[in-house]
Amino acid sequence: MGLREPLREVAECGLPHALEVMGERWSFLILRAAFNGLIHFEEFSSELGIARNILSNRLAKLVEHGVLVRERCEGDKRKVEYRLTEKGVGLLPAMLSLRQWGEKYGTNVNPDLILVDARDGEPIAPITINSHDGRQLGWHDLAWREAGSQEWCCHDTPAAGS
Amino acid sequence: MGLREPLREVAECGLPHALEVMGERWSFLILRAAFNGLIHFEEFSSELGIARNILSNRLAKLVEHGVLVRERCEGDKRKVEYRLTEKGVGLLPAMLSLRQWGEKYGTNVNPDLILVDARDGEPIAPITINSHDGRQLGWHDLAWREAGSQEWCCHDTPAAGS
DNA sequence: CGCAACCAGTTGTTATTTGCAACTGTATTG
DNA sequence: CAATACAGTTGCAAATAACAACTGGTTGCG
Repeated sequence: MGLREPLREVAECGLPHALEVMGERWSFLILRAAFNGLIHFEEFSSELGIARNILSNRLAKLVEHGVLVRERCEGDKRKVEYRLTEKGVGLLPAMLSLRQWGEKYGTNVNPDLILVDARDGEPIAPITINSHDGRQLGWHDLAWREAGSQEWCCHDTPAAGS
Repeated sequence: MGLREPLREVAECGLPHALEVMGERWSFLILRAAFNGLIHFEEFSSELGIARNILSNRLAKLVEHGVLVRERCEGDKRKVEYRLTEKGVGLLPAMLSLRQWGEKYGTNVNPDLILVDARDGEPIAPITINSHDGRQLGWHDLAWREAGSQEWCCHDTPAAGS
């Protein structure tokens, strides 16, 4: 099996952090709502049908982790605005990839709305893994390399690097 | 705000299905482990440190949803093998995108292992959203189009299509 | 063969999360 | 100034997760 990624020890990859922020129920649906332009508590509440205390908790957590910013609404100080930060917007590829996966493999998912390029109205491409020079990569084209090293090792075959 | 995606009514996008399959705690970490070549119950158990009943439950659910297949191990019939299906492998872009996000924005995430192209040992590119003809797209380059229609509408500006 | 260890779970119990409904405190509208 | 809207909070019931111990088939070994 060659070099295998240590899974819970040191050398933590980014996935645990991502899941700490986004791994709870509703987090991704709140994010989707935010990408669709919702900004107020009552909007999230009525569109998502989530319990108010949970919504409150999730919004606070997303703010705490820097995915959303919370600010009082100018012009109506009852309202609060939750807006995506740059960090939040950075989740768009992950969310769309999940969504494309759900549309491809889910049963009875036939979207009435298609996400398109605003410039020409053509559907966006499936999200893929690519090499530094643009070749499309699959699972078995990937390998691990230690941070300082020049050697690498195939994902699940004995050796490839040195 | 123009055309807005209905969020919980009809026209469900693929995200709810994806979250139904992968949205529970541990599901993504189990998937990561599977991508790293783990196949046996005891391997998942010891590498992830997850409670055995939860692991049992999650594996069953992932099998039920077609992400993994469960088969008895030839040669040692005590063991069971959980292997990724094509549907499971289809989650790799989403998982890597989440992971890249975690590595970019997470504090104290400095991976010792870098995911590289097995062919040349170069790190893979960041996962991006692309148009059908390969241009890289951001949030504000996206729009919604109704399934049958030729019209489209900018994501959060009044109009663009007709 | 017989016994100990191994593997993949299950069962029972306790802690943590979630969901629901009602309530609170400002701000705004009429 | 009263009624309503907004963004929460509080208290409680239900569901989910974590922990530990146990079960029931293999399998390796003497």
